[in-house]
This record gives sequence, structure tokens and C-alpha cells, in this order.
Amino acid sequence: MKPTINDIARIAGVSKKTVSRVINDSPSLTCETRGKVKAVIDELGYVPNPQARALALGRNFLIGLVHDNPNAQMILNMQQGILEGLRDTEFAMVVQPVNRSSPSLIEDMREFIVRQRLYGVVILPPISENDAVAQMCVEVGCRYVRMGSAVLDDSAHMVASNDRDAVREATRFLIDQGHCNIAVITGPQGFRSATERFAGFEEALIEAGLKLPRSHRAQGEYTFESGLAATEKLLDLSPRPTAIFASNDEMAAAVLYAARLRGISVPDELSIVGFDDTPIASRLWPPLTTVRWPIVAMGRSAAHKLIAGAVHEIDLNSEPSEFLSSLIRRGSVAPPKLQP
Amino acid sequence: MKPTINDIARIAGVSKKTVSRVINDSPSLTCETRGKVKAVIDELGYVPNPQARALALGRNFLIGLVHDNPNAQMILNMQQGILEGLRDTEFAMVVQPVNRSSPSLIEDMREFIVRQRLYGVVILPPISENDAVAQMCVEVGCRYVRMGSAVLDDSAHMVASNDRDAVREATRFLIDQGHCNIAVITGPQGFRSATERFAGFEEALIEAGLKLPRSHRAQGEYTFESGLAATEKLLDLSPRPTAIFASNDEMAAAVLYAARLRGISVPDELSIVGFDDTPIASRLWPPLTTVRWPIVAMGRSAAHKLIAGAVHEIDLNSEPSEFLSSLIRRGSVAPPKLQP
DNA sequence: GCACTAAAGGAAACCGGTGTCATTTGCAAG
DNA sequence: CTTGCAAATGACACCGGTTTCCTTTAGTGC
Repeated sequence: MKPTINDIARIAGVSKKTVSRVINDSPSLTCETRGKVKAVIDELGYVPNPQARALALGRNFLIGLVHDNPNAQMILNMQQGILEGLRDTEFAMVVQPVNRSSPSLIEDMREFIVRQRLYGVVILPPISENDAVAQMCVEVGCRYVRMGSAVLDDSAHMVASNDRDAVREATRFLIDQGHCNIAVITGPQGFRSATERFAGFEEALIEAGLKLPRSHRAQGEYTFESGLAATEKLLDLSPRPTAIFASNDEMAAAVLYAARLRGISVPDELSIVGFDDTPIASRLWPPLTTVRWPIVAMGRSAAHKLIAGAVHEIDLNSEPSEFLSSLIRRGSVAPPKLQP
Repeated sequence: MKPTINDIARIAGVSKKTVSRVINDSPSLTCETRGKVKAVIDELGYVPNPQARALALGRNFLIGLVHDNPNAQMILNMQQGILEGLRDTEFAMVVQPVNRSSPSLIEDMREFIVRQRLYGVVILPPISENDAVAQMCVEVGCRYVRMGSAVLDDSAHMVASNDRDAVREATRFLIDQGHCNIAVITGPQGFRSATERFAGFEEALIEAGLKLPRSHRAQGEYTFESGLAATEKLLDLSPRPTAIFASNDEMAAAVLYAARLRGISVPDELSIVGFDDTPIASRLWPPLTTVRWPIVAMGRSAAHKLIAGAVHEIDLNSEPSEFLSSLIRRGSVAPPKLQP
């Protein structure tokens, strides 16, 4: 059986409370006492029972991660980031996928939070854009941090990248390469990331004095299949666009796939830019030029924001307030060939 | 503040213990009492505090998932499966990536298990093949289930697919298409899945009376990069193989990539078969023929095996004892063209 | 009507920690 | 030498459930 605080206290010849003080680094302790107790703890391999602690403190040491599976690699990187932020603390991460289109989304999340008495939750996009979810967290008294593509909330509750700037830069890159007939596959309606990315794209075009006809804008759903359908429409245009910006890599992969089906050469006849830098981007031929955002660092920051109040080693001021994405240049972009 | 058992007891006009009996479906209760208490519980939205329950019962309601990130989609599917198995129970899943090559692997895992007092852990390949890990679980008194490609342990502790049979079938498919110069990219040494998959491959060749020269066997590490290197070697052979079986999709994607680099047409000049049916398999052009294994169902089964003792609704006899993989036929395989 | 038995429900201890408050100890000042 | 005060430590209740054991109640056979 695992040793309890009583065992430690008895063997060390002190009271439970003193052992508790040692565990919690209470300042009012003799070095001698502290050393004596610590020795016993080490010898017996004592680990305080987190459930008992949770009960006594009235709070738990569990951080929830709520997601809706848009992208496996993103979620896994996020998990990694969060766990890095939780390392060397007594917090653990529990994961819960949910269905964002379910009418019971809010109730499902409430159930999850309340059941496990979560200390806090990290909410991934696109659910993070749902204000009712944040509202629910406030109601049940659960800390929360929303991940997103733009600031939606006060900074204590938000970890954001700046998709708009990143896409503007990426689009400018296409323009600098000489493209002036550029089409875009947007993300689904109601997604903040979709509107941000599109805004960045549009801004770059406007800056360069280019027009964006309605026909050059196709809507996707962030899925491969929707990307295929959108690409079909865009490739039917005449003159055919010489470059396509797809709002995520999944759809960019679909552009490449559709181009291959039609015998259109990439990048010679068509340049492609994606977003996310998922592993698939570098596995395709040609590998995709895409935008990489610092998921792991953002996850770590989210975890830190949640537990800063409980772990005094964490200094939120050392966290970046904004996370910058960068353009990864690979083979899917080239200057346009003059069409005959 | 959330209602406690005392609130319920007071309002319902019964004792704590009676409320506890209602929660735990104790048989010795009047219908009337049960109904009365349940009404109060529903009205107040009472949820028993799992930490308090965990403390009183001396066990926790957390299932751990330990993995070493070989494949994001696989891990996410596994998470989904485990959570399906945990649905409608009070268990939650905590996730912990570890580093399998770290010398402190065992200690890291022990720390994770002991710290959170896990009820059980699901161990994913390749860590699951490490017997010392299972041994450690026994030592610390933690239930465990190992996922794997073949049965390594008694069935209470193992959820296994049958990679060998699946690869034999896939290879037979290549042979039936007319291929007789087939090469293989194996997985890393020391991986049971690697040896199983290779064994299935070899068996199919032997059955068909084909030889497998040492030169036609290249070792990979389950990574894209290692797949590239392995493919280079195989494509240098003369006569060049007309088909390659790669032991996972990541490496199969590399075969396709390398073939494209050399201007080798797939599937006309080279057929490719992968393993795992990750999303990338269907995103490539041509899409990969590959082996799909029922990850989600296996995850669900693993969860059920762990918690069967605590949740009486679960009937382990209704679980399949073996999980069958299936060959997914896509465009990366065709009969070999006669070489001039 | 009475003793006996089984079922229903309650009181109090307990799980392993933490908070509050009282007590002891050590040391400087008067 | 006493008093005063702060630091170090301990006793005990408490967090929200469960378990053990005991009491009450109702039903049964005689």
C-alpha cells in the first residue's frame, strides 16, 4: 500500500500538518524539520494523493482540452504544448472531443467540466469562437482559455495567432512572384479563422491594386472533399487563375490533387499556398508552400495562463502576448508561366 | 456553489447515506425514497464530487493513455475509441506522451501513474511492446492494456490486431495482379509490428513460390525521411521492382514522393501498398492502397477491458477477441507493365 | 398479541489531505 | 528574571463522499 501523510508524520515524529507544510513549501519551518521530513518522504517514495488534496482545497488538478477534430496533427501538437506547460506541476490533462454541430454542445461541455470539476479548460477552434461556450464556463465557474486566430476575448482568456497578417504576407509573396490572377478557397462560414484568413488575402490584393472578382472566391469547409469541389469551380474559370490560396492545408492538398487529375502542372501552371503546415504539406509532391503557426508554444501559453494562479513559478509576463506565424516556402509556388 | 450530498440529504429529508445509496443503486431502498431523492438530485443538478468519491473508494476514475507520437491520426482515433468506451461512465482520460528512447521511460511512466493514482493505463505501440513497462504497471498495482500487432500478453491485458494476416493478404493481392519482383520497406528493429508485417509479407511470397533477395528488403524507421532513403536503395535495383510494400503509410508516401522525383509513374511502373490507412493515404495522387485496422474499435475495447471491474454494464464477452484489418484498394496498385 | 426476522435508514468513523487556531519554543528587551 | 513577541509546531475540524454497524420499522408465524 502507498504511504500516506500519516505514515510520514509518524515515522518523522512530527504532525500531519507539518508534513503538509513541507509538501507545500510553507516558509515557517526549521531547516532541520524540513530536512528530516523530506528524508522520510524520499525514503518511502511518498506522493501526496491528488484526490485528497483536491478535496481539501476545493479544486482539482485537471485541465480539460475540448476540441472538435478538425486536424489531428494540430490537436496533438496542442496536447504536447499544453503538457509542456503543465510539466513539473501536479496538473494533468484530460481530453474531450465534442461535436460542434450538436445541439447539446453546451450541455455536453458543461457536463464534462462539472463532472470532473475541472480546474480549467482549453478550447480549440472552431469551438473557441462560440461565445456561448465561454459564457457557460463563466457560469459554472471554470477557468478557460480560448485558442483562436484573432483576439476575441480579454487577454487572460485568449491565446491568439495573427492569421490575417500571415495570409497577407503569403499573398504578397504570390504577388511578388508575378501572379495577378489569384483565386482563393475560403473556410466555412461562421469561422473566425476563415474570415481572418480571407481578410488578409483581400488586404494584400487591395494593397497591390488587384481586383478580386466574386468568381475567384470559392468557399470550402476545411475538408479535402470540399477543397476538391471548390477547386473544380476555380479551375473552370477563364482565364484560369495562376495561383490559388487555400485556407488550410487539407484543402490545398485537394487543389494539388485536382490539378493532377486535370493534368495541370504544379507549380508551373498553378501555384498553391496552404495554411497550417501540417505534415501532409511536406509529404506531397511538390511540397506545399504554407503558413506555419506556433501551435506548441501557444498550447504551452494556454496552460500557463490557466494555472498561473496555482503555480507560483509561472510568470505570465514572460509569455508572448501574440504568436507570430511564418511563411514556409516550398515547391508549390513559382512565377507564372506566360500563357500562350 | 455546487450542491453537495448534504444539501440533497437535508432537502430530501433523509440521511447522507441514503443519498449515497441512491447514487450507487443500492438494492435496499423503497421506491418511494429513491424517487424522492432522485427528484431533488435532478432539481438541483447535483453531480457527486469525483474526488471525494475517489478518496472514499480508494481508487480513481482516470484512465491514462501513454503514447510516443508515431502517428497523429492513429493516436487521435485511439483517443476517440477510448472515450467511446468510457462514455456514460464517470471515468475520464488523461493523456501523456513519453519518449520511448529516454532512459527514464519507466520512471516517467511510473511517475505519471502514481502521481495521478490512475485506475488504469492504455499503452500504445511501440511502447506497448516493452515488457518492462508492463512489469512496472504490475509493480505499482495499476491495471493496464497493451495495444499491439500481435498477442504479447494474456488477453485481459492485450488488444491486438493481426497485422501478419493483413499484410499477407495485401501481398497476395500484389502477386495476383501479376507482380513477381516485389520489394519491401520494413519497420524499425525491435518493433513487433515491424516483424509481424514483414512476416506476413514473407509468408505470402513463400506461398507463391517467390524469392525475397536480401537486396529487396530495406529497413525504414516508420518516418517519411527513412522511407525516402529506403526507396532510393530499392529503386536503384536492376531490374527495378515493380511493386513496393511499405510497412506504414508514412513510408509509402515517401515511396510515391521518391518515384515522382525520378519520373517513375505510379502505378504504371511501380505499384505501392502502405499500412495504416491514415488520411494522407487518400490525399495523395494516386491514392494509396493500404491496410486499415480498426483503431477506434480497439480503443473502445481497451477501455472496456480496463474498467469492466468497475462498471457492471460492461460485458467483456461481447468484445471481439481479435480485431481484423482490411485491405483498402485504391489507385496506387496496377498490374505491372512489361518492361521493354 | 407476541417474539422473531428481514428490510430500510441513520449515526459516526474514515479516506488523505488542508485550514484555523491554540500552544509551545526561543530570543530580545525591560 | 520576567515579560513580550514572533516563529515553529500541533490539535482538531473539515472537504464530500463511503463504509460499518446499529436502530427503527414492518411483516411474518405462532
